[in-house]
Order: sequence, then structure tokens, then C-alpha cells
Amino acid sequence: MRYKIKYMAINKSNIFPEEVQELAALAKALGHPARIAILQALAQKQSCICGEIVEILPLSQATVSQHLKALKEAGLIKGEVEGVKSCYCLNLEYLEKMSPLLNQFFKNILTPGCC
Amino acid sequence: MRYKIKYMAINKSNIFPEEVQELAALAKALGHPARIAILQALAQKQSCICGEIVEILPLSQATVSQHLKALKEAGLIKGEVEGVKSCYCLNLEYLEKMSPLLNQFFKNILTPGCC
DNA sequence: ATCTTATATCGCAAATATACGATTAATGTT
DNA sequence: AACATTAATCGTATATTTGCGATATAAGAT
Repeated sequence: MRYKIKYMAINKSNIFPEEVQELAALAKALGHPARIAILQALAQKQSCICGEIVEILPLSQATVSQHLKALKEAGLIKGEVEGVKSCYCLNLEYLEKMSPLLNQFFKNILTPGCC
Repeated sequence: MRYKIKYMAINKSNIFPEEVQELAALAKALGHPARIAILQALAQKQSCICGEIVEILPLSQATVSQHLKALKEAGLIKGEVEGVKSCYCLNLEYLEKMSPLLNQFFKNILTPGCC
């Protein structure tokens, strides 16, 4: 009978370069159809809609709320309470900062030379 | 004593529009620093490197292999065996197709009008 | 004050992702 | 044939994500 030393599933994300982490975090937030759809919905409506999103998406209120939270925590959207309702809108500052960075990432990657 | 009917965590991703799913799938693949770093490494080296990636990344061989598999299955990279070694490179077709789509997504979202 | 409405959060189940050691498979080398 | 090297895969532990019902909270309406 012998012991097995057990490794643990430590999160190693934070040992990558800051800029790499930033891109990955953005991508992660975009990495679910519901969240893409939420961003599109927020952009389409002129005003910042709230629970209307729940009606648009084929998901429960609880689940939509969760996705909104994820988007908010990642910085893609902002949210504020307006009476009973809760009003979300795109975080333009963040998105306008990150969009070119992501684009630059692809540009850098797609320079001829590879393969 | 009464039963609780238990809902199951069905994956609802596939009921979103095709184009939304496509973007989300791309983003999901990019949603980890290791995978961003792998793509950058593949782009930097002229030739398609293989196990060199393992040396660059602060992760075990098994883990890197797993990330490579994820990138391959998502279509971002291609891989082929070359003797003992295994050689990966960017899937330029896919990336050159998706980069503008992602860019367009941001453009659509960032049209003035919201909030 | 009670009732309704809107949304966040809790608690749970299930699925997926992350990480690695150990092993396997397949090729190259001696 | 035996050994070394490379990389995929298996098995496992743990963490995170996805999803929803139920509940809590807080504001508005009656």
C-alpha cells in the first residue's frame, strides 16, 4: 500500500502576461451565445432595456440574471437600478478599448509567415 | 415527505442563431490565457512548432495537449503528425474568416444610440 | 398596510473545464 | 530487438459554468 501525492487543479491563468489575460477574459465573457445575444439586444434597443432581455432570450429569469452578472463583472456592460426595474447598457468605454485590442491580436497572428 | 421534480442542466446553446453560436464558439476557444498564448507562439515561429509550445508555456505536457485539442476542435488550428513529433499551425482560413466577423460584431454593437 | 412586480440571490444538479501524473502508442535510434 | 523520445489519452481531483426553481428583497400600486 502506498500513497499517491495528489496534485491540485490550481488556476494558472494569472501567471500569463497581463495583456494575454485581458484578451482571454474578454473572450471568455463573449464565450456563450446567451451573452452575445444580450449584447446585441442591448445595442439594438436605443434605451437600456432591462427585463425585456428575459423575454427575448429562451432562458429563465434566473439564468439571464446570471449571464448579466457575468457580463457586468467582466466589464462589458453597466447596470443600475431604476425603481423596481434594473437597467443595463453596454459599457462603451470598455468595449471601445477592447475591440481594437482584439482586432490587433488577430492582425498580429495573421501576419504572413506562419505555415 | 414529497418529491422534488428535478430539472436538468440541459445545454441550451444550440437554440441560438447559428451566427451567434459561431461567434460564441470562437470566443470560447479564445477564452483562456494558455490558448491565446499558444496562438501567439504558433504565429511567432515561422515554422509550425510542436512540443516547443510545452516549453514556452508554464503548463504540463498533458495540459498543453488538452488546450491544443480544444483549439483544434474549435477550428482555430490544424495539426498533423510528423514522425514522432506532432506539428501544429494556425488555421488561417478559419481565422481570416472569423476575424472580420468578430470585428463586425463589435462595429454593430458600438453604433451610437445605446445609452 | 397589503399586494404586485421586477430582479437578485440561494441552493441544487449536472455538465464542462482545468490541471497533472501515469500510461499508452507510435516512431526513431542504437 | 531493445531503448528513447514525443505526444495523445486515461484517470482523477477540483473548480467553474450552466441552468432552473424557490426564495428574498425592494420598489411601486392599491
